[in-house]
Amino acid sequence: MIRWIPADGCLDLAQTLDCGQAFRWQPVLLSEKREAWRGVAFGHALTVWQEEETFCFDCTEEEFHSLWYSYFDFGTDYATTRAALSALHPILRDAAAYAPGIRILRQEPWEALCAFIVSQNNNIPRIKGILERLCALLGDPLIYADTTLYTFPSAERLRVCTVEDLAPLRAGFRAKYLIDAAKRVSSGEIDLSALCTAPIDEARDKLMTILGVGPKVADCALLYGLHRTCCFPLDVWMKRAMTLLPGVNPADFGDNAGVAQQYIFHYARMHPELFRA
DNA sequence: CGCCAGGTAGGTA
DNA sequence: TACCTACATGGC
Repeated sequence: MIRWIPADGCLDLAQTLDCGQAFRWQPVLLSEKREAWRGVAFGHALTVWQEEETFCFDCTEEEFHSLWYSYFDFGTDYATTRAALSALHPILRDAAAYAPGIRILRQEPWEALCAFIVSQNNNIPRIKGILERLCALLGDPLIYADTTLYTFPSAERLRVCTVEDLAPLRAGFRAKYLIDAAKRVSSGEIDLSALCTAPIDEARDKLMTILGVGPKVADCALLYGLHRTCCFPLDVWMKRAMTLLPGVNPADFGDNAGVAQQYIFHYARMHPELFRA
């Protein structure tokens, strides 16, 4: 177990792990008063919780530095990011103040792509359920603590499935989208790692050749899975938010577009009346 | 029950 | 280009 205090002092586990950017973290009760979050990424399970100002990661030091440090984006200074966004507009300042502990997770490209394919025209509780069933059905089991967790299934594993095979997911019309994505990625036709460095518009266009991937899903995959924070936030909440932010140009977000998106999305969920079209 | 969900595909004018 | 609607399922 390793203890860690983010250099920028910025981390709220609930805000970061349950703000609609990742769907596979779940709260667990370690003891009477100790609440933690448990999840799987890159084939590794983790339980993480907070004690005073310190965060406790239930993993080896090597695993923390080779995996979780990057996953939680500890190399980025979110205090500076939050200040820059707050200066743009009072509403953005309020949104940032509302969820100051959000960090943008550096998720697996393939998992993020699938997660946001599943997210389309869907609600967060059901998105979580579908992804959980997908992992239980096709992922590899990880015996961990007192439970069994599952890794996210590879594209190679998913590509051999039929829509009927995926019926237990109850993913509806999205099942065929997942299979198409799996075929395109596993065949090498779409090289996700190459899209990390390709020109952003080229990367987005490439992703949008996948059935069921439009501009929104593509941008979410770019942001959360490929860490392309320079992409324009197309999120529906952001579109509505821009009408509330006179004088703010989306370009003003710069590399902080992803953080702004999460601030506003989180804020909007709590204040929906402000964001009605 | 009805409305809606972090949209997109496929069709039409 | 700009709309329109079906889509599967279930949370609320």
